[in-house]
Amino acid sequence: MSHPEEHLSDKESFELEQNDLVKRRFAELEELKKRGVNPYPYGFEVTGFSSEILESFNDEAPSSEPVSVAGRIMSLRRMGKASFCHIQDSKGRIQIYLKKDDIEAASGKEETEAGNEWLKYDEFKLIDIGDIIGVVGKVFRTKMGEISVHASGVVLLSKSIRPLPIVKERVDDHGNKIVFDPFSDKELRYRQRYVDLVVNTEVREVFAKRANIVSSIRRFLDDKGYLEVETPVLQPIYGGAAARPFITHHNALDIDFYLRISDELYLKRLIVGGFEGVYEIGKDFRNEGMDRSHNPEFSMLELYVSFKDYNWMMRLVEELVNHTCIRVTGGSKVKVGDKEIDFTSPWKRVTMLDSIREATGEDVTGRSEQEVAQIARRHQIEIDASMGYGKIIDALFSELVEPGLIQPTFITDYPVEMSPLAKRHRSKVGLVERFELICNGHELANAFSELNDPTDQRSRFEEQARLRARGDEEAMVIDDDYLRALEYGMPPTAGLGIGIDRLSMILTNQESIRDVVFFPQVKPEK
RNA sequence: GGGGCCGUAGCUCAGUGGUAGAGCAUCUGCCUUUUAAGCAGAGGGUCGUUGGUUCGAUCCCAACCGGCCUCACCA
Repeated sequence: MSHPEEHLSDKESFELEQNDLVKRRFAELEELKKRGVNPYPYGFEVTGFSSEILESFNDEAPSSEPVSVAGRIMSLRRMGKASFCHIQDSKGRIQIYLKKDDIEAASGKEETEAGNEWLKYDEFKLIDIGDIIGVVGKVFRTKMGEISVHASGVVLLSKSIRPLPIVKERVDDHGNKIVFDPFSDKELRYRQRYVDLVVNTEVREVFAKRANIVSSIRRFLDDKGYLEVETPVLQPIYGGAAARPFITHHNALDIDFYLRISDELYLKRLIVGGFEGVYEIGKDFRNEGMDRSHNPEFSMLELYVSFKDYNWMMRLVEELVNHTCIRVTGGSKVKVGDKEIDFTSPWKRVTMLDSIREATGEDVTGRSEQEVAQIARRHQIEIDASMGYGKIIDALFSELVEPGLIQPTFITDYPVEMSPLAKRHRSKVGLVERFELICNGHELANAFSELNDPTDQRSRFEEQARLRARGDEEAMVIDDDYLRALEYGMPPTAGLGIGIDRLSMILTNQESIRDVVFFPQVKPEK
């Protein structure tokens, strides 16, 4: 005979052994088995969700047709020979009323089609909050006015042996929901997201919205005829962004690989290959600090379209983001904290150097590296020897300008030094055709007219190599195969990257990336 | 990595230099339309870990492990 605890590690079984609440539940589990109840059967025929039952109930003409629902028991009130409980399914909660005489009448009957045995009332006494049950019965309204299912039969679908946090709610006279003892410990919520999702159901709504965001984007791009593709996560040379990578090792080849920091260089190889619009939605990995807007792995959309430039791409981004916002929230305006962000196009456009002048009064146009370094110091921005002109401008911008940009704003025309993959500006010397979309003080998107001149690209990479030699760990490394691809000829191309997590944060009004990622990175337990 | 705050029962939290308490949950009894169900009773904790100070530490000190906030770095 196998005992459930045998399948657990020593540590887990020790932990469980220590907890008498768990011991008690194991005892109940054994008791149920002894009485011939299978605590882990194979299925249950469900006819509807809790929310549908509540919506379709008619007091004038209550249906005599029984419904069949299944869910997790979230509250339980036993009253001698009758009990009330609330079960929670994926759409909400509904109250179940069980009367001894009624369910005993069912327990003599045949099993359900899925082989479930109907519980007797004293078997139901071995059921706990957290267990998953199936219920058949007619819908009615109780004396206290709550639409409920009057059970004619109950089956156990899964026995829970670990106690769930108990959260109670009450609606006060003003209709406000008061929550007692919320499950609020962030560490526990992230480490045991499954519990968070069971207990804090509004969390499920955030993730449902996130899924909706991704599918809306995908549909939008598919409808435009762009091809969704997949490119390597394991890369021998990383590139496409300024960041430090994770390193991993391939045993058979006995070489190190990098987890991609961006999809860019592979997607542009596909443009060289003749696809005229490709996109990828996937994970990137950057080996840097973690905070409320940075997770080591995060989701990116990258899109490349032939024969287009960054001006075209700005219009596409306006359309894409506004479309997504409307699909997910029902309108173009969204509340974020105490602010309201309006995605109605067109959005403000300002060049990077103008934005610095507007915010600081400093004109950095045409200045030397030494001069901008001096300006930066004057504004209490730390400068070190590894920083070139581009990095200093970037520091000025992200310190002094970016945090103040709440409404969606395109910052355009970046210094060539900080954009080694972007095409030189058609009319402005020393700049490239690039824009970032800033929203709520954070970068949401980054795009440019892609550099397709292989000679210029080679010299840009060489400049990056010089920065790297100066100590800039984030400078790009030379990718000879990418240069070879460009040498075959890449059409003029517009490229875009959008941070899916950050877009999700804005559209779901969450202030931490951890609240839009199911399993955010946390240090391992013990 | 720096600074601040935090870690006490399954959950949410009080608390004290003399080895701990509440509410909910759990268990026993009563209760066949309750709803933060109720009434009566009961059990449950090496107070994050390891050292130190002390006659004595959960409390004071240090280090460590985790977490949150913040700064730095970045997306």
